[in-house]
Amino acid sequence: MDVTRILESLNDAQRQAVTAPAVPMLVIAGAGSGKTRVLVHRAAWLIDVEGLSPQSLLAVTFTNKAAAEMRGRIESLLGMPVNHLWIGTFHGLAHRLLRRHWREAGLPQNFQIIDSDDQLRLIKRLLKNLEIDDGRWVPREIQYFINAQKDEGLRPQHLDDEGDPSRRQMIALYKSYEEVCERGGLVDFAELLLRAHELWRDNAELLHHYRRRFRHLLVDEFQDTNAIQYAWLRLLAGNDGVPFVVGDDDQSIYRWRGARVEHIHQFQKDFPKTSIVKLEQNYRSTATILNAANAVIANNNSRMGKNLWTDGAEGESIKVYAAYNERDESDFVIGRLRDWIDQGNLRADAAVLYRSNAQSRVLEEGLINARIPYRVYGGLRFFERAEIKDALAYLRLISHRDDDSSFERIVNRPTRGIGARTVEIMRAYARANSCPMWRAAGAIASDALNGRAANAVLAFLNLIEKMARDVAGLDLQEQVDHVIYASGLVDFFKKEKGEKGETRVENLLELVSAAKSFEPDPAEEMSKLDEFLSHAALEAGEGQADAWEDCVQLMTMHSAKGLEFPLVFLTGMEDGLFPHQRSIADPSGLEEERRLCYVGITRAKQTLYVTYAEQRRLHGMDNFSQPSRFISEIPAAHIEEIRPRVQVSRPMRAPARSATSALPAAEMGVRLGQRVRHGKFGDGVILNCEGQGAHARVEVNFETAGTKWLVLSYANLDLM
DNA sequence: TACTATTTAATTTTT
DNA sequence: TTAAATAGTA
Repeated sequence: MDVTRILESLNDAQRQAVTAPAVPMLVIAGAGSGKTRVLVHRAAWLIDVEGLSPQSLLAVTFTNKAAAEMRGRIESLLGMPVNHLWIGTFHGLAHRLLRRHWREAGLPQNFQIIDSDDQLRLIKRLLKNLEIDDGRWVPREIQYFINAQKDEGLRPQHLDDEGDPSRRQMIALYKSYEEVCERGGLVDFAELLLRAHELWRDNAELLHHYRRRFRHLLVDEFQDTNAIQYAWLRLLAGNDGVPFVVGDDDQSIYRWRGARVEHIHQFQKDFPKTSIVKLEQNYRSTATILNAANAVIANNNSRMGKNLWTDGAEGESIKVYAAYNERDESDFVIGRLRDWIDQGNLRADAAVLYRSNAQSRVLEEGLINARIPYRVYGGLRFFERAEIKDALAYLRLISHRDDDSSFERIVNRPTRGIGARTVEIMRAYARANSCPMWRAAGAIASDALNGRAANAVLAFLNLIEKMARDVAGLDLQEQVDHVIYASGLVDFFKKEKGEKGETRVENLLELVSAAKSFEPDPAEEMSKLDEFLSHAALEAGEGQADAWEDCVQLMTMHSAKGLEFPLVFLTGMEDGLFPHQRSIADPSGLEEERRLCYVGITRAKQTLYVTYAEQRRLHGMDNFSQPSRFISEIPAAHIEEIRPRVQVSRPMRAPARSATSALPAAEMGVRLGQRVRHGKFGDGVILNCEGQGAHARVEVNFETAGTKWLVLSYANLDLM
């Protein structure tokens, strides 16, 4: 029993949480306050000091990465492997339960998991089948609706159309979608959680078993739980369970996908004996950065309340750069990156963050020009690539003939003469006889089709059957290897011209090696192939398989959550971009944006740059914008303006429209992008100017009144 | 069936 | 601007 080892590196608050008695615990852990550390040490404490078996712990995270990290850290702290400790994502654990109890859950033994891309395709197909106009009923919106209901734990029969015909249609589509999934043995992400919840809810014995087994529940990123996840935890905890949840209400940035911070309050109601510990000491950032973050987040109303502090140095001030436009902004960032690298720092220690992905473009161009290696986070993941999904679809069809989703994906890929018309006939048959496409194909090939189409379909059916026979008994990586060639996929992509096809073939080969290094869980009863397929759906893999290279990190502020960097740039800090236009009107939306800003600021360890552009090209149009309101929420004392906003009346490179028009407006201190106020029209931004002296006119874009041309000498504009 | 023109819309993302 | 989806053409 090595208590010191577990406790020595902890501060008082952390230690209090780690050594807490067996009561429900709510740990409010600020950014950089050692949240994961507390979870890891708590697990070690329970096992090593309280003497609990690892089997009686359940640890839940949101990402596979977090789960893997937690397991690794627990093992290294304890100095032994903890194989029987259940650590995983909500989805991973739900999946495990459903595999184990598929019968009770009402699923076929070899049910398949579909990802959101599969889900969307399935919905599109469904609309076609039902002959519903996908212009009026947008597949994405239907997908969103279905997932939102499932996230709330609601089945179609729980929903009331409220007399709204469009809602009634949505509910009907939800119902049809469920039927299709049911028939094909398909389970989407939200369904995993919903089923797992219903499994326990409706099986007293099972629930009892798991309640007895898992008395201690450790939950990471608790503020991100959605309704069904919370309900699942609540159910498992019952009255005697001891949930230990860690989260930060100020870092809740996923409301739009169902996360509810309110669960932090709900938790205290559901578990009245809860003790609360706040972790406010920060080990990551300088005092300046923390003060800035505290000041910004203080503008939010609905908070638990928390103030980060450090006993470290004050650090350098936050640099704010007002760029002329997005190019200038990018040049500035790259200049600072150059300095950073020239001073011998690691490129990977620098991160450029932005609100939306599209903003990476300009930065990337600049970085390429400057020959600075960089890496953009958040592209397609390995298992999401089209060619990989094609290959997986073959494997899935081999394992599960009823999987229509896979069937449709590959029936004519590579092209084998089964065109849209033929597929249409199959669909009609399948629908009329409510049978899977596979059966429909067989039935139709023997009568309804003409010779050529029938042959093509028969050839496809035989191909799959033959592959299934050939692959039986082979080892997993041999199966994958066989399938990528026998399916014709490799040849198909080889023919694709350019580098693209080459990469795709490489990816297919990479899939074989992924299969080779795949280690199945010995406790699972599935076939290795089925387990691999589940793994592929549940863990999409890294974005880039790139080897370790020292690269500047580019990513959205969302994907930066949980990471830290010595040098951070927050770019595009303009009202309309960040906070984003679509969140600006709604107070709760604005608060979420502000939390995102808080997340962004607290990523920085030493140096933080904040940049914005006065003019930015958006959707091909030049827009003028004002600095993000969040910048003005940072106390001036912590800010150093890098380039005081000099009076530049025109862009250097954009030539003046005419020799006579450039000057006069500037004479009056008016310049493009200048904010002005008009007695009647209110506030606006100068877009354009022309004429001289008494005739000088400016075009102003007013926030409420729209765009107007005004004669300067009459308009009586106030500069702001 | 594959390629090309036209239209349309444009946060954030993990499982 | 541009990427993706759709419609139209060879």
